[in-house]
Amino acid sequence: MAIEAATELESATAGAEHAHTAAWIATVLRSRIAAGELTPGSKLSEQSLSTALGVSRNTLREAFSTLAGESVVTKIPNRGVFVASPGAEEVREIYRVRRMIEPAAALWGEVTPEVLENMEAIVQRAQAARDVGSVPDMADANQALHSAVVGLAGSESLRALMDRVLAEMRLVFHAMASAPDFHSHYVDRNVLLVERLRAGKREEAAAGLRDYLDSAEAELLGHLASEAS
Amino acid sequence: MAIEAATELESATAGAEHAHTAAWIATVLRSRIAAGELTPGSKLSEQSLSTALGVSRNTLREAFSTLAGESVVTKIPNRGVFVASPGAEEVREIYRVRRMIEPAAALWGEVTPEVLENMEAIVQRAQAARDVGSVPDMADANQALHSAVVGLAGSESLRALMDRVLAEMRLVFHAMASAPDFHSHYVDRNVLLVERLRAGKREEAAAGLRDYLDSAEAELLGHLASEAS
DNA sequence: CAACCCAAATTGTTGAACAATCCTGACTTT
DNA sequence: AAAGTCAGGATTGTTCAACAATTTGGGTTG
Repeated sequence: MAIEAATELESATAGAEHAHTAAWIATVLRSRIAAGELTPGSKLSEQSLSTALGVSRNTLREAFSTLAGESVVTKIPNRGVFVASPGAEEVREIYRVRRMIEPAAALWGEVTPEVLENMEAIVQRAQAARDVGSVPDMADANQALHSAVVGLAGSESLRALMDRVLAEMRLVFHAMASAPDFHSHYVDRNVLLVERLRAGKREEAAAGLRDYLDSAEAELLGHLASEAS
Repeated sequence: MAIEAATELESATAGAEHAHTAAWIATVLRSRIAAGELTPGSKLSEQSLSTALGVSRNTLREAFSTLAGESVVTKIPNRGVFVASPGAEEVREIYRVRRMIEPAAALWGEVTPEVLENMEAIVQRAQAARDVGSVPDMADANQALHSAVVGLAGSESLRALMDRVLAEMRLVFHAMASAPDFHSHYVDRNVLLVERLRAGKREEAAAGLRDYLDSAEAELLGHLASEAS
């Protein structure tokens, strides 16, 4: 049975290149965690996973090393690796980062017409998602917008950091038993943000962003606190 | 002969804990690269290194995975891993990052008296190093100050990013044939920066920092351009 | 019911093996 | 002599099997 599952999983991911197994496995696990198939806190056994993915334990371990570096996964010596399970402190850290780099990018980044177009398309997508009531689409659009904001900085490293942070945010939501309507009230603020950027009101945009992030953090922490685990 | 070298190197690093070999090896390589013992661009052969460090090739590979994630090392498929060798583009990226997070931390970070004390001690160290003419000490103090600036943000992730960036800066200097007097003219600017922070003039501090970083980047790029490799 | 201890499972690490890929240097060809 | 090519040797990529060290889960005992 383990074997059948193995070939099944393997063929499910086939079609893409043999792009050097360890890296490949890392991307597979990354997306599977992001999709919520592997829930926060769950253990990733070397034996099960290596047979399930059809790779050797050594190769899997290599993938674990890179994922641990991205803190997608937490490695506890002699205990194993677990899907990262961010709590209140991690949420605070997430917002410490966002409260620095997002306003900084809004203030000092390079705002080009193309990026503005893109942002406007994104907020429209968010509005459409809200109208339809699709929470996942709204969350996606929201994250896409903030990713685009950081993109103003033009820095690959900051982009990567922001992506990591947003991935951790997704884990926070995955870890929550009841997903509240966290995104809908922020859609309008995002519209306002883009308008300010378009108008060249950088400082207002940055200040609004900081305010936005404070609210979002407070709300998220409130939800976390009310979920006694 | 390979064996003797192995035991020699191993005993050189002994005394510290056997703290899970792969991670341990990663730190050894990290510091050896930071110290300039392993020069940028040089190849890290799996066979040589594994025997030299007294670990198996598999374990070494695990360490490589984490170091590649930190971009301390560059992995080229089927070719091997090399000590990262940052060029002009990487320098630009470094300053893109610094130009965002340092002024942001200066503007919005939490400036406590203790941190100010620490910063003042650091600039004094820099001044002393300049008087004595010790370039390494000056470089260290300089980096320590800017690390402390980012520390104002109170974010572990940003700290980590800044540390990575500063490590990459060291690699840039290690890669340069002739090390110019890059630091001495910036000592005074750092003094001014700390004074502004002490005086609570956040915006001036941030603006000054951005200016500082522009100058430093330009100078560094100039040096790089004049070194035809 | 707490403390202990043993056996089973899991991680940590190694060594050897083999396929796939690359590099080198000699050999051809023009 | 310059350029192309082609074996073969070296290196990386990956797997497998094994063993030590550690954790885990019971079961026994006081």
